This record gives sequence, structure tokens and C-alpha cells, in this order.
Amino acid sequence: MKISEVAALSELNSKMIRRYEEMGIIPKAGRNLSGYRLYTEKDVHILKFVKKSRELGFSMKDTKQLVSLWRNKTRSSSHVKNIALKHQKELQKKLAEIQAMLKTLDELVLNCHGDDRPDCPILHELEKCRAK
Amino acid sequence: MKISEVAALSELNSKMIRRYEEMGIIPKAGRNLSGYRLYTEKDVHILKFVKKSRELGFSMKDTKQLVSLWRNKTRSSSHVKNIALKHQKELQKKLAEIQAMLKTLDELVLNCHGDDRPDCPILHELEKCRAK
DNA sequence: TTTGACCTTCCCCCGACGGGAAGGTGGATG
DNA sequence: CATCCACCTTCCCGTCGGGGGAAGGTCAAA
Repeated sequence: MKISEVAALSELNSKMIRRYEEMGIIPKAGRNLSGYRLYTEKDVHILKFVKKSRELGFSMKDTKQLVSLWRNKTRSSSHVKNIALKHQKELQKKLAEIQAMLKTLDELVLNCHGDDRPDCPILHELEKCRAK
Repeated sequence: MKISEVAALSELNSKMIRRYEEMGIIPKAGRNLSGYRLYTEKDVHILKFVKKSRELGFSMKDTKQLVSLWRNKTRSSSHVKNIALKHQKELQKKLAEIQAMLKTLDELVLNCHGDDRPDCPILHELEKCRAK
């Protein structure tokens, strides 16, 4: 298979597949005589794994590790779990940050008339010095 | 005041203050004879506004608009509100994405032994083809 | 034969920073 | 007075996860 075919099958795009290869996340593809990358079913399998990892928010670095562990039958699940735990903590942190922003933002949006007058609680809030 | 002083007062760093100036978010600072940027209390006020806007997650572009509206006494609050509403929607989307990731991740972490054995539900899940 | 759809590598762009080089300035100290 | 150190300036490069598009090679159908 050529790159656009595996791209369609893995729901990635060709550009990212080349990048994953360059970053060592996936093995180097074979080439035909003209230099075109050639793929097998196995490569599609790996690419789908990468796609799922990215969909769960794992970084490129984590994904590289996860692919490597996945392919290494002598891995320890604790290694995998540590990566997941770290990512989980980061996501929880981001979640809290966004929730905090939304808490303020929801209130501001609710209180703003949104008409032609210049009075605006949003700007007023941004102007306020935090007590801190 | 020189840049590091306003940086301390606004809880930003010098680098970002220069960048905000370059991006037109804040007015161009005055200079002394040696080319050092000089600031007033008013500038600190603007910088604090910028800081709060960024803390609420507004982009640089939005922040630039908000500063401009803030300083424009003939603004309409609807203009401000539209910016806030758009940002609110984006945050809600991000929130939902992170919650979805965490929902899966929490379950995976819970089910992974995290020991020396290679069996790992996390890798197993990533390997699975989505029904889709 | 030509056309169009692929493929390749290459470099630049985004946002929101951070690091650090290279060089100028300014005030306190020896 | 010289020197030292902290600060200032501009500039370029790196990060992460991509996207856009140029320039050129390949291949199959019309």
C-alpha cells in the first residue's frame, strides 16, 4: 500500500505519517524503486495504535514509548501504567484550569448585557486588581 | 519604571512585555536616552489587565481586542460579550474533550496491574479497533 | 503524448512562550 | 578612575503538533 491508502485506513494524513516515521514513533517504511513508501497491514495496525494514543491525548513522546512497549513482549505493565498515570495527572490539572476559567467566564457572560452600551462587567472584572 | 520593575508589579516577565508591545497588545513604551523602555503606573494597569485576560485563557488576539475595547469608551458591551462567548464555547469544547479522555484513561489506569508482567489493558485498549 | 493524481523532500507558518548570544548601560565598589 | 555585575537591548533558535505549499519525480489512463 502507498501512503495515502494507509492514511485513509488509519484516519491519519500522509504528512503526519511521514512525521511519525521521522520521529521514530513508527518503523521506517519500505520503499519501492522510485522511493515511494510502501506499507503492510501490520503498519496500518501500528498507525491505528498511534491514532488512538493521540486521541487519548498522549504526547508524541509518550506515544513513542507506548508503541515501543506495545511491541516489546518483555515489557512490564508498571512501565505502561506510569506513563498513563502521569498523563492522567496532567489532564486532571488541565481540566481543573479550564473549569476555573469557565467558572469565572460563565458568570461574566451571564452578567453582561451585550447591548450597545459601553458598560461591561467583563472588562470591569479584567480591570480589577486581584486580592491575591 | 524600567521593564523588570513593571514585570514584577504585573506578575509578567520582561520577555512577554516586550512581546505584547511588539504584537500591539499594549502601547509602545517610552524610551530613555539609552533606549531602555520606561513605564508608568498606567502601563502597569494595562499589563495587569492583559495578565487577567490571559489567565482566563483568552488568546493573544482576543486579549488585543479586549484591551482595545477597554480603552475605547464608545465600545458596545455586545462586542465584548461576543468575544467572551466565543471563548466560552471553545473552553467548553476543550473541557468535554479532556473529560472524554479522562473517562477512558481513568478506567484503563484502574484496570492495569502495574506490575512486572507484560499484560496491560492500556496497551490492549490502544490496540483495539474502534467500532466507529 | 499529455494530463492529473500521486509521491518525494524541503522550508516556512501558527501560538505562546523560553533560552541564550552579543552587545550597550548604569550604578556601586575597590 | 577602573571594574564588576546587573540590567537593558535586539536577534535568532527551540519547543509541540501540526498545516501550507513549492519544486521536482512517477505513473496510469485517456
